[in-house]
Amino acid sequence: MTETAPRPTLEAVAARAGVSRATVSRVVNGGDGVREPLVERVRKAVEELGYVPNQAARSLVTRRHDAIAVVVAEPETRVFADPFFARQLRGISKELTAHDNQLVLLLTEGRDDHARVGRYLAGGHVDGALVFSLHLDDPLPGLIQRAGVPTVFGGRPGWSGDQRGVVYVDSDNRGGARDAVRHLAGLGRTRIAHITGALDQTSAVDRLDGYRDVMVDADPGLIVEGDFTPTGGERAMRELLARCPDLDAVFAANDLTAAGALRVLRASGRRVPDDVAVVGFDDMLPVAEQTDPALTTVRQDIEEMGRLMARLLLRGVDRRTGERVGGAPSSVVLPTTLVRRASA
Amino acid sequence: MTETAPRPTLEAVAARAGVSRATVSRVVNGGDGVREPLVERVRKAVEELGYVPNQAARSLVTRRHDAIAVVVAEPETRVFADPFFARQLRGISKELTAHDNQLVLLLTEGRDDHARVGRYLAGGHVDGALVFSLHLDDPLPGLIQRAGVPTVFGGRPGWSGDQRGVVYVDSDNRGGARDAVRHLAGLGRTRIAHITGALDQTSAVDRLDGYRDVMVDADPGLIVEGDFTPTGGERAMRELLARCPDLDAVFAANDLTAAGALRVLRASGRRVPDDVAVVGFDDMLPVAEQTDPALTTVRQDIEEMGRLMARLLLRGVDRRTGERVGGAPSSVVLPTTLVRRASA
DNA sequence: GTGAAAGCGCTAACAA
DNA sequence: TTGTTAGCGCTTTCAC
Repeated sequence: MTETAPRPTLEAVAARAGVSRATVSRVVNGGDGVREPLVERVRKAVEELGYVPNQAARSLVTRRHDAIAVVVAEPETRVFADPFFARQLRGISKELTAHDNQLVLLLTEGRDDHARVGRYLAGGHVDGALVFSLHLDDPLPGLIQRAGVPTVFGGRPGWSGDQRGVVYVDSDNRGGARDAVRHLAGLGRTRIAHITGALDQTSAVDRLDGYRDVMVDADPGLIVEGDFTPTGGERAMRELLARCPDLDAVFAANDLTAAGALRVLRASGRRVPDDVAVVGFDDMLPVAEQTDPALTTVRQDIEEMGRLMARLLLRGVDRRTGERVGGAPSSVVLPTTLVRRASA
Repeated sequence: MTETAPRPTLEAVAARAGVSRATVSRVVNGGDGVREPLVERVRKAVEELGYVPNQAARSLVTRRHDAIAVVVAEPETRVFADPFFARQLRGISKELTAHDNQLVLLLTEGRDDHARVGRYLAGGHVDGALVFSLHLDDPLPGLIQRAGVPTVFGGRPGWSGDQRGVVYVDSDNRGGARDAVRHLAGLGRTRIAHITGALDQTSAVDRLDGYRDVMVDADPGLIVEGDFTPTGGERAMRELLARCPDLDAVFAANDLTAAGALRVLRASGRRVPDDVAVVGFDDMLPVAEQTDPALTTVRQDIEEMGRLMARLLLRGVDRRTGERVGGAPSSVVLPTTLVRRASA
C-alpha cells in the first residue's frame, strides 16, 4: 500500500470499450439513448476496470453534489442526553441513501460555529440542508435562510424572522399533550398538574398549549416550569407537592422529567399510579421502560421524522434540476400515539 | 430567491485585485511567497466579493477532499440505545472542524449496505475513514482495509483478518473492569458475580477478562452472559440469584444491564448496596444517575475517544501530502475512572 | 515574487 | 445514436 494505484477514468473505460467518453458518461448516468450492445460493452469495461466516477469532476460541471448537510445546533443540550438524535439521523440516512445522497454532518458548539456553518452552506458544497435548531432565539435559521440553500427544519423553528417558505417537520406536540391530559382526565383525575419543558423551545411551548387546551381553566398553581431534565423534574415536583398537595396526576413534558418526578413522588410516600398518575412524553425507551413503575407516555416516530425531512428536502432539490414536483413542499406535523404502561 | 446569484470565482477575485489567478490562489491557500501589499489587496477583494473556494474544483486537482467518513455499522444495536454515539461524533466533529475537515456520515443497516460503503470509500470521495464496528464477525473492517483508505477504528476491532497496520482507539475495558471488581473486593465482598455484555463484541470480552484477572479462581457459576440490555440484565440477575443466592456483589458489563439487575434485586428483597453491591460500566448519565440507588460505575471518556480517533486519522492523512509525522500512528487505549455513587 | 498556461475528470451542447 | 469539443474553477509547473 505504498502507492495508491491511480483510479481509472472515463477515458480509460472509453478506450477499453472502444467508444467515446460521452457514451461512457451516458451509460454511467442511466444509459438513455445508447443502443443495447454498446451499453453492454461499456458496462463490462466499467466492471473490469472497477471504475467509479470522480464526484469532484462531476460536481464541477453539474453543480450538484448529491450531498446534503445535517446541521445540529447546540449539541450540549438535549441532543446528547437522549438517543433522539441518533434516531433522526438514522431516518435521514436511510432516505438519503435510497436517493444516492451523502450526509454531511455539521455539529455546532455555540456562536463561534455559526459563521463557519453559514460559510459552508453558502459555499455551495451541498444541495440542501436539514437543520435542527432547538432554541427560540437561535440565529442559525436566519443565517441559513440567507445562505440561499434549500432547507427543511426539524421541529418547528421558533424564530421571529420571515416565516414564508419555511418548511419543517414536527411531531404533533400539542395534540400529543392533549391526548396525555385527556387520558388522565379519563382516569377520573381532576387535579392534573403539568411540568413544562424548557420554554425557549417550541416543543415545550406546544406541549404546554396542549395541556391548556384540555385544562381550560386550570389552577395556575398546577403548572410549573421544568427544563426537560430529571433534576428539573425533581425540583418541579417538589414545588408542585408543596403548592398543591391534593394533585392526583402529573403530565410531564418529557420522560426524563417524568423520571425525576416519579422519584420525588415515591420519596413523598405517594403511590403511582394509585395516588398520583404520571404521563411522560417521547417514549424514550431506555428511560420510559426502566422507571418504576414503567411510564405511560406519548410516543413520537422519530425515525419517520428524519426520513420525512430528507424526503421533503430532496423533493425541493430535484426541482432545481427542472424535475416536476407539483408545488413547493410544505411542512408536515406527524401524529403521536399514547403508550400505556403502568404509571397512568 | 428565484435565481441563485452565481458565486464569484478565483477569476473574479483576481480581476478585482488586479492580479493573476495564481496569486489569488496562493493567498487563499496561506499566502506564502506573496508580498504583503498584494496579499492585502487580494484579501480585500475576497472579502468584498464574499469569495468561497469551490471545493469540487479544488479536489479535482489536489485529490484531497478535506473530508473524512464516519462509518457506523449496525445502528440497530447499542448505538441507538444510548447517547454514546452522539458523544463520539461530537468529539470527532470538534477535531475535524479544527482542521477544516468535513464529516461524512455513513450509517449501515446490515449486509446490503456494506457494498455501498465499500464502493464509496474505494471511490476516493474522502481522505480517510473512522469506523465503528461492533461485532466480531463484521465483514466491514476487511472491506475497508481493502478499499485502501486510511482508517482508524473506534473500539478494538475483533475480526480475524490481518491485524498489521490496524489503528484503533479504545477504552481500557479490561483495566476498568479490574478496577470495578477490586472496588467491590475492597468493600469486603467475596461472592462477586459478573453479568457479561454481548460476547460477540470485544468490549464485552475485555470486561470479562478484567473480571477474571481479579477473580482468578471464581466460581464459574458467578458468571452469566448478558447482552448489554436491561432485559438481559434482569434475566441474568434472576439466573444468578437462583444459582448463587449467597452472592454479595454484581459487576454488570454496562449501566443498562446494571439497571435491569437492580430491579430484580429489589424485587427479590435484597437491599443495595447493603446486601448486594452493584457496579456498572459506561457512566451513561441518564441511566446511571437515575437508578435507585444511583449507580457506581466505570466512566469512559467517550468524547475524547472520538477526538483522538480523528486526530490519529488526520495525522495519517497529512502524511500522504508529504508532511512529516514521525512514524505511523499506533493504537491508543484510554484510561477509565471509577465513579462512586450509592450502589457500591 | 508573479503571471501564463496546462490540465484534473467529467458533462453537455452541438455536429455528424 | 454516437462522437467531438468546450469548458466547470482550481492548483501547479514553468517562465519571466
